[in-house]
Amino acid sequence: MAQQQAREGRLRPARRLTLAEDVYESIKTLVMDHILPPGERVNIDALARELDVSPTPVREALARLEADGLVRKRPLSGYTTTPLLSRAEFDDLFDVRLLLEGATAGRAATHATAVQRQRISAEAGASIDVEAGDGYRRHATFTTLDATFHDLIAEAAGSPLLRDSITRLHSHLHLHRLYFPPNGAPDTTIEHQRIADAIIAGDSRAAADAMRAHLTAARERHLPAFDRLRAPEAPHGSA
Amino acid sequence: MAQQQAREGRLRPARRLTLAEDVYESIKTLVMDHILPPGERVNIDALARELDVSPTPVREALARLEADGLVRKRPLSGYTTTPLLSRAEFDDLFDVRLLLEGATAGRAATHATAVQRQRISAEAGASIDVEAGDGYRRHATFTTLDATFHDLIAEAAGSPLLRDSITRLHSHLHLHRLYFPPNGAPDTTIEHQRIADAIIAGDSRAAADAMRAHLTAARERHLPAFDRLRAPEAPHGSA
DNA sequence: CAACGCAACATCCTATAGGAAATAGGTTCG
DNA sequence: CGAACCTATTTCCTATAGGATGTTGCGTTG
Repeated sequence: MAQQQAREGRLRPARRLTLAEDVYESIKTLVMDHILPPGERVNIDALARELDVSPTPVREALARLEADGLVRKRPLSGYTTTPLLSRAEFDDLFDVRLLLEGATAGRAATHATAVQRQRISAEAGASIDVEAGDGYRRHATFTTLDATFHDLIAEAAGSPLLRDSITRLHSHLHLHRLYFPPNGAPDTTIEHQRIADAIIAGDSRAAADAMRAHLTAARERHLPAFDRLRAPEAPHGSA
Repeated sequence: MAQQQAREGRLRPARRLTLAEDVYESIKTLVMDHILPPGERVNIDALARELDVSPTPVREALARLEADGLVRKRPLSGYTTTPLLSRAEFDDLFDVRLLLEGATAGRAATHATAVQRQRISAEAGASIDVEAGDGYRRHATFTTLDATFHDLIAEAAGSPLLRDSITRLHSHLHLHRLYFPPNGAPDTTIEHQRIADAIIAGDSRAAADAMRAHLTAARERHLPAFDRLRAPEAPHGSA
């Protein structure tokens, strides 16, 4: 069976070492970008055919994704992508982010190394270039940039456990509606700059405050997304 | 192939609905109880034979366990159980617990329902009976009781995300050396009572303080475990 | 016309087989 | 005596086939 070599993976980038790992990344991207719509059923065999692999590694990747909270598994009914965040879940998410990332920013101000401070500052400045782009692509680049900035701070805090928790939270954030707040990019850039400045200065209190202010503002910016579409907040809503 | 019905699962309790789920719980228990020693290699086929299932569900369970942080996967070298917590990781764990569980206790004091307060109080009182027992069994019951108490509070806080994060943290705690601190049970019971009382009273500030005091004391109690065995803290330590 | 029951279908779940890579042990050379 | 190389074994990784179960559509009946 030498077909293994002949196959050319469609959407996976030059297989790392194990197939399951690549499949995991591929499916994760599909879910993050809503190519697999939230709440939709996920057909294992179809996915395997699409990715040109056998169902086994797909199943393995799905199991990891379930632990990440991106898909759910109903015992004898298969996998489904996690539905969109409800308003309550959205609020909960930002409450926890406020707690975790606030403390993280404070720690980063005191624990970060010189090179880490430099990278954080650079990333905060890079956010300006986001203006260019068109529609969806713009949204994607902005989201990635924002995630990178926050992860850089989480890394600088010097707590692997905190960083893991925050990363997990961020993947949940992608389950939010694809909504690009008007003037969100400039405001975000300014707020990022403030956070970066406080961390550079080594001011723990100021960094934590700046981060909390940023998250509160971001939460406010994203709130209108719930009014755009009258999406099913609850399975049997009455309003 | 009717052997599926004839098989009598060795250490799984009356299969739930999917085999992979049972296998997941079984392996999780094996790791938690150090029946699979930390840092050891995990042979998929051997595990499958031991549990009387095919390697496929074992692989799936292992993938979930990896996301939980209980096992690690080296690309072409198989799975290994996560090694024991180093001193730095232990400190990190309690730092994050202090942050998360402190806030959680405070929220529980204001958000908990009447029945939740009642259950928390009952669980705090039940801790007294731990005195009975012998060696390992005593350790296991105590650990379970403590985990239940903390989870009850996390549930009462009304934040699913916070609860998930804390649960994940607790599973990491089980990677600590199996060490039963002298007089740990009575002290723990008293501290649990204080936390429960504050939550019952609805005093958010007092609940958070009591929880932080409890965790600080627990951290102190477990510290001697690092001196007992001169375990490899770092791969190439110099001290 | 609606609700219930039945049957066919699709899908998931598990088991088995075979190819490829890494690890371990022995041997040989410097 | 030590280190490097080679070989054999073990183990992992992927693919495929078959049985069990949930779901869906249609027909029938009240």
